[in-house]
Amino acid sequence: MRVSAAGGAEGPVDDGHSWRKYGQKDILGAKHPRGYYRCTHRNSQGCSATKQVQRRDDDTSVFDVVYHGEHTCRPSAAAAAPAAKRPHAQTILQSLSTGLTVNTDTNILTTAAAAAAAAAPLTPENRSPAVQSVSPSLTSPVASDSYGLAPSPCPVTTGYRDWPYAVELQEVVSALATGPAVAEPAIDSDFMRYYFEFDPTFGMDQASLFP
DNA sequence: TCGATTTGACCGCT
DNA sequence: AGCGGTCAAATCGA
Repeated sequence: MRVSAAGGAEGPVDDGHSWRKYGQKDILGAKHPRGYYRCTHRNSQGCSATKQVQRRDDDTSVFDVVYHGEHTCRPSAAAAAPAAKRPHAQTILQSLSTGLTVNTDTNILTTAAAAAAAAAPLTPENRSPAVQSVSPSLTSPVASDSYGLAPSPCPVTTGYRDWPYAVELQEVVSALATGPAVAEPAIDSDFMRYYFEFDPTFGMDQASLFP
């Protein structure tokens, strides 16, 4: 799956897992090199998750992050901050709702609010504006089977199953979908499954979402 | 001192 | 041959 996250000059925001960089390559046709990361617990816990991070050509403040594999490790206590310490999703939504954009050409849903949850600042100081520049986007299912992943009803969920901030994402999306398109505000624990159970018209009309 | 990053080499695939 | 991905020695830094 792919996540776009703007993180300013520092790079993409922490996604709740600890990563170790193992390579960097200049990619043909890309202005910026691609960084290769694997889970820090690859050896200790046999976690096979990897990710690729590449700064976008058009918007240098945005990084494309491609996750491969699945985390089998337990996120560290430090990486996964206690929920009580994180700002409520509604608060994030309120300040960042204007960041929601939908790219109907590529089927990419970008929501700054979800990103805010992902960034989950631990302190009020870095809550903004750094958080406001964050924006993960979620693509339609990609060819995850080419990476030897176990078959899944919703392949795109793979990278997020153990995401520490999945709950926040869920909250945010619930908050975003306040229209009649959503009948069930409370949904199962799998954010992506929820996302794909949306009314197909959701997110296709940005103006109606944010008049 | 030890884990993380950097960076050129290396490898498999097309 | 060229490209994307990974390895690993050198280097960095807390």
